[in-house]
Amino acid sequence: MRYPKEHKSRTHRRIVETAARAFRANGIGGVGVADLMAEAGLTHGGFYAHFKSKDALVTEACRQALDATTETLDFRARGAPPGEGLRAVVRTYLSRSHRDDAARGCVMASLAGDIARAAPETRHAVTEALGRLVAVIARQIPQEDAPARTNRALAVAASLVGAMALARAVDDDALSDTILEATRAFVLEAAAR
Amino acid sequence: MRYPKEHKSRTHRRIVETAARAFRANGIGGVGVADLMAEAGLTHGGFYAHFKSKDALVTEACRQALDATTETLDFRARGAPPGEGLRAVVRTYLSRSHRDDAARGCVMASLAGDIARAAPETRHAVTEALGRLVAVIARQIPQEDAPARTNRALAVAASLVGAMALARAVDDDALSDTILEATRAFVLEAAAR
DNA sequence: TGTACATCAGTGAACGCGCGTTCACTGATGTAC
DNA sequence: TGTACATCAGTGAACGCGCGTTCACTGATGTAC
Repeated sequence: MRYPKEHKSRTHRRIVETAARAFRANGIGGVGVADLMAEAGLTHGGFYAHFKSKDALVTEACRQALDATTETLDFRARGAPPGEGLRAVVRTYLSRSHRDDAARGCVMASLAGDIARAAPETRHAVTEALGRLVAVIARQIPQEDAPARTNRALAVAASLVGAMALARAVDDDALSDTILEATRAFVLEAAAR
Repeated sequence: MRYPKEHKSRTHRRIVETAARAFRANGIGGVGVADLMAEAGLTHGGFYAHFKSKDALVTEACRQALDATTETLDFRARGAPPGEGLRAVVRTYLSRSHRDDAARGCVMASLAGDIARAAPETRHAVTEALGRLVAVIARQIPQEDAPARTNRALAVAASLVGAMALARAVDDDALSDTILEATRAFVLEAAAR
């Protein structure tokens, strides 16, 4: 069956989006190509018409998912009152809804370990995407010179990612909430100097 | 072949230690029971004389590995000059040698994602072990009341774990170093108030 | 305008492989007599 | 003291299963004539 012009690229995008969600929810190793294609409404054989390998999909899915997080944070920061950008970013990131919806959340919080062990291309794409995320955070930090802002933004990003990873790992809901709250306070207090 | 009294428990410990290293280096899904037993100098069939399942080993390995990290940090804090305990903990945790030796490092930094998706027993054991780690950090924080110290310690733990996870995920050595350095400065500055 | 054909996104069976787990077995040694 | 036997940590073949990947095929539609 032949399809309209844009059909294939739409299918490609749909597979990437399905994968990005599944990987974040179940880990990269926890998602098979066949599962994925079925969830996208296709059969597994067609996969290799779209991607060279599962690794290639992982690279694309991680980049697009992390960039989506960056976009969301940037949007929230832009919508905040002047001087409140960092607060908006931190509250958005360290929210209960983010914790409870890993499938649509930050790739680093759910997959940092997998990425450290992933293919070089994946690590490279993720490193670049992380740079864009950090740049958005840096823009919210009140400080004179850019290098110092970037350093602080890196530390803030690390704190956010770590808090979310811990909040999801623990099996105690109250503790999980406390991790989010305590890190919100810590980061905002620290970044305000 | 029958063995001396303590033989079985020694073998058990050896499997747990081998597993703890392998899981941290390659992820839980990246390590097979057969690989593991071979590395411990045994054949895979004997595994189930020691553990009910792979999950049971994962639980034991994560607990013992995280407790070993806690012990190391406690040791470093105790060896530091008065008032320098937190600095010692942060420097030890956010060191290049910790980053470059995930196999012997903090379980949360390498496996937080895997643990969030692990069996309830594993998450429970890890939550308890994390509590012990946080207690050691809390002891280094100068502040009047215990709840506030614990909150700060949770945020510090989150920052440490996140920084290590990011430093290992990125494929740029200079950036990786910067993440560690920036987070060291951020956490110490923040915790000093 | 009508017909034959090339295209190519998607299908589904098959591949080799490694996984976690089970189980009948081995054989050196501690113990009972 | 010497012998027969029970013990049980460890062995290795086998199980069913799902993985990533390959490939010959399908068939609706755009295009050439």
